[in-house]
Amino acid sequence: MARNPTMIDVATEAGVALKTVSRYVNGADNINDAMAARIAAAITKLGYRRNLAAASIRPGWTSKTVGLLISDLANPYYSSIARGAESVLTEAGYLLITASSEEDGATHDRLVDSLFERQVDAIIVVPPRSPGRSWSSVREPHPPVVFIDRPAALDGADTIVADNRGGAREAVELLRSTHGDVAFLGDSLSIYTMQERYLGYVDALRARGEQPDPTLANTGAHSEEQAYAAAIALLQTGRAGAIFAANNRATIGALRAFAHEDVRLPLIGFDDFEAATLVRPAVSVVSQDPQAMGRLAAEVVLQRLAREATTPARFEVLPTSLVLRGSELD
Amino acid sequence: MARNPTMIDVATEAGVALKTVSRYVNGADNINDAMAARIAAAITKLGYRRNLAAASIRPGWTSKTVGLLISDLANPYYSSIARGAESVLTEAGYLLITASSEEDGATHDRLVDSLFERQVDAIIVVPPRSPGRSWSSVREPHPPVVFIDRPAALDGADTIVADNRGGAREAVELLRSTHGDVAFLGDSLSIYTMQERYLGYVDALRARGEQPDPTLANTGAHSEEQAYAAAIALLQTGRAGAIFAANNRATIGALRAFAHEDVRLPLIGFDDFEAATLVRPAVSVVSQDPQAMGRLAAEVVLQRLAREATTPARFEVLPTSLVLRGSELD
DNA sequence: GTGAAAGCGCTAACAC
DNA sequence: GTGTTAGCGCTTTCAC
Repeated sequence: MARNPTMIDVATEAGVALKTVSRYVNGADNINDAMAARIAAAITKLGYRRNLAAASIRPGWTSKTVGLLISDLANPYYSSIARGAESVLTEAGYLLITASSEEDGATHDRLVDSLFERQVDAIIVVPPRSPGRSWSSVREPHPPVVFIDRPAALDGADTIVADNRGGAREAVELLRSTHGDVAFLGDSLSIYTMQERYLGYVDALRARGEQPDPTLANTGAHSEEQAYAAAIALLQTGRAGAIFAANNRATIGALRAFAHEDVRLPLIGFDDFEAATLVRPAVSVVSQDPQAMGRLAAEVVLQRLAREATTPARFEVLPTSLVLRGSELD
Repeated sequence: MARNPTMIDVATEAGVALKTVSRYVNGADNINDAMAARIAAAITKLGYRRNLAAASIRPGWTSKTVGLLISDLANPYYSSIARGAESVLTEAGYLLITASSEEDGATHDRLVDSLFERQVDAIIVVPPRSPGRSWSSVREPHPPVVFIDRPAALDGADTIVADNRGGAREAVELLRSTHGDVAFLGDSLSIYTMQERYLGYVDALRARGEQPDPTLANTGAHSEEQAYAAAIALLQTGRAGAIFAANNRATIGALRAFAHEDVRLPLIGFDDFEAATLVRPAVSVVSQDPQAMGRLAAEVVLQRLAREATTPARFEVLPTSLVLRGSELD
């Protein structure tokens, strides 16, 4: 296997000095036209490809690469975030290294180190559910970190989250104002987004001067199966007049329970999903825009990279939207 | 912003030679225990992080990075491929750079160059629908390339595809043997996978000694809307006894048409989707396993990287499975 | 406008 | 077992 041609080879071939080739490749304008043409020809002839890794070890130069650490790339929510970030970054000449932490702190920490070793210019991070080492223990200086989807336990960090609380509140307000008591069906409150959504649920009730009824809140729906069972139980008590399903699994579990029991309650779910428009009645949801979150995170990264690093941290809460399709009615 | 500590700093701090630190960092075993401890202490104290970019410019060393070029990371099919590849690669100490070509040849070519410049050790590629430069025009040597989802116009290349043809044939055979004429609803046959699925459809009919009826094949369903319209038209002619929907969009279009016309035909779709088990009757599909494809592609990459490069190319066709849920019946 | 020489952070000979 | 030296491919002073 022949060696890759280097700048020296190009310079020799073109009969110019190494530095002139470097200038040419970097788009400098002060180059003699004839030389430029000779260099261009040599590059094509040799099939020269620049070694960006070698360039990036020089002080002031960077890898033009950004890391993205999410829970699971196969999850459409996170892959949409990735896509959003990717589109903004490639536009700016950066490439995206993606990695999945599977919500595990140790895996997460290992991947962070791996990313840093590869000299990424910045990383965008979904803090894992089971936390690893604290961020403050990571030696400065390190590339800028932008948190997404959930805030990290770190002051003054750039953070992009969705308005989980506001979205939930809006949905529950609507359900409560037109129906009886609203049940909360979701996962553990130790999960940040779930807790926010629960707080929104409480907000909506409090705003009407009501207290949440603990027996109407089920936070044990860790799987679709558990959500289904919880929904069945809920239907059988007959105590709820409507259901707020705090994530996709809960929504689908509730739908299955409706089908099984052959009854249904007014329902709004959190997070949109493909099947929502296919079932009858179509499912109303609180919808967030993960791709926009990814794009914004990438923009914050670029801004950090451009500015001299000490602009104040941005904490952005992206609005959600209530998409009404019919399931919120009787 | 202070400079990052280098190996020299660690060596100075630990009072040993640079090379000893290098050995330690690379896990060499011939190091005095006391020195190892001093080095370890210095590393922690300084918060030293190794610069892999600098290491990788040495001959024989690599970036431990693989590129993945797909159509669109936000598409669950491709993000599953990415996840599969990622899981195998991180296991082996590699990181994955993902990029979306959006099916555009020029974008694709630009990203390939970008990846090569960053010295990726290999790339996994979904050839874009609108082709760019030919692969044979890319100067050798270059990192190994593994094609996935569709074959490239390049002889002797490692390739991983699903058994589109066989899966389609199996589905159509089942439909045809229990119902009347089977209609084909899909996208343009200029798309590789679509063509394969159509060939499978034809295979199934030919095997029974029948000729495909051109008026029963619709290959203009480029969008869900078009699939819907085509399905409506199909239902109104009353000529089809069953429908084979050759991708998700076609399947969903058909389902909407059923709902709108309040009739339904036996149906099998190609590719599984979230909503398939939620509608009634649940939708039967030919299912492929994109994550397994991604994993296999990554394994082929690792094998190429390990072997001396001249093992014969692998052309792997992954089986599909027919998942029967009820929609294939009357 | 162009070139020679130095050095980025690291690893591989090759001594000691 | 450990240190010294050279050099990977590139960019950057600083002369010319």
